[in-house]
Amino acid sequence: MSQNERPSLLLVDDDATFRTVLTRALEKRGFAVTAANSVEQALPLAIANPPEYAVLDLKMDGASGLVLVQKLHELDSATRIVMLTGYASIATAVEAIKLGATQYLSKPANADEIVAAFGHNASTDVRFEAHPATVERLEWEHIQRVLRENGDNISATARVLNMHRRTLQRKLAKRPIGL
Amino acid sequence: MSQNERPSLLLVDDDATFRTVLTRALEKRGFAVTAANSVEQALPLAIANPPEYAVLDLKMDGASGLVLVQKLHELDSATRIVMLTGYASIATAVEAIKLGATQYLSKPANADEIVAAFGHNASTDVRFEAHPATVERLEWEHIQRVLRENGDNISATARVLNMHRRTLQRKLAKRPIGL
DNA sequence: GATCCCTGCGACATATTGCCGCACCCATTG
DNA sequence: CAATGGGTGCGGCAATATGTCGCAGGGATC
Repeated sequence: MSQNERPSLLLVDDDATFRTVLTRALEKRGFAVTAANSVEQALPLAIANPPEYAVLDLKMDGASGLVLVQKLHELDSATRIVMLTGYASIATAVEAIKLGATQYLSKPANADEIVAAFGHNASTDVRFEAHPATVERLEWEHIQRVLRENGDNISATARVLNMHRRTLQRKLAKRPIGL
Repeated sequence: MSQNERPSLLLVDDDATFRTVLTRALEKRGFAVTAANSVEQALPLAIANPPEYAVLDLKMDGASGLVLVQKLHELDSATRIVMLTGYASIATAVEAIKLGATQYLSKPANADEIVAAFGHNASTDVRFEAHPATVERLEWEHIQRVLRENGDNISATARVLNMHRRTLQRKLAKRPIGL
């Protein structure tokens, strides 16, 4: 990092504990961190001063982190954006990347991983998992995809999936533990 | 659809059965399908005649589908590419999108889903009423696929799917042949 | 014949669904 | 404004499904 100019970084997450811990960790690594707890709170900050880096939670109270990805990318397409979420799914990952995110990590992620993700460029060096997706994982991905197709409407998704709404609620409430 | 010009579509997958079934299904939906069983085989075809659409398997013998995504995108950035895989992971999904893929689906995916993933471009009436498969159905298809991959070995399949053998047995017993 | 890995199935504790109901929100509308 | 309709979150059961263990074979392989 350069000595005078610490790169600006916008951190948006509604979990206060996570926010303070990560803020500290990122500052230690040389970033000038600005934190916000919602998209609504972050937006004016971003507009007033478009950051060079951003770390966004996907699922927050209020607007989804996805809309902020788009805004940030519009404001400055050079901004490196890392999406972070405990409810990771392929569907939202694809959306986030299409909207301009640089990387997408699932949530038990530490500061080093996040910083590494900023520098990560597309490369074909990906290795595969030896195992096919588990049924659980497949189910989760499918649910997420249909959910997004239905504008995050739980009732409609349950209907179209021919699944009880209560059951869907419960499944969504549970965190995906595997990837 | 226009009468003369059927949009060209390149299908690359190393599973012969899957390939023929999907080829037929896509042709029925108005695409001029060219099939290949590997990246190596597909590359010259793509170079000679860059397709408008492409459906690629990620995990194949030889080179990964990812390198083909890149090539196709270089050849014609307007090509709509759908990545398909039974080994879905967020990391590869992110890579695929960054390399230029349009969508990324996990493998029990039918032709309607694939076509829908290409996006609505034809100004002709687009009806995407085709509701997504239920979770049950997805699960069944996935299990069948993995079962075949493991030579119909129930124990091995259960292991790789991280599912109890007894549970797999019961699931299989419940659906003799039905859909 | 001993060993290893598979299969089918009974039994039973535990976990997950299906299906109520209820209390809210919010947007639309008569 | 009150009413209507749809969405969300959640408690509480009864009905099912799953995890777990055990046991009796069936083939291979050595």
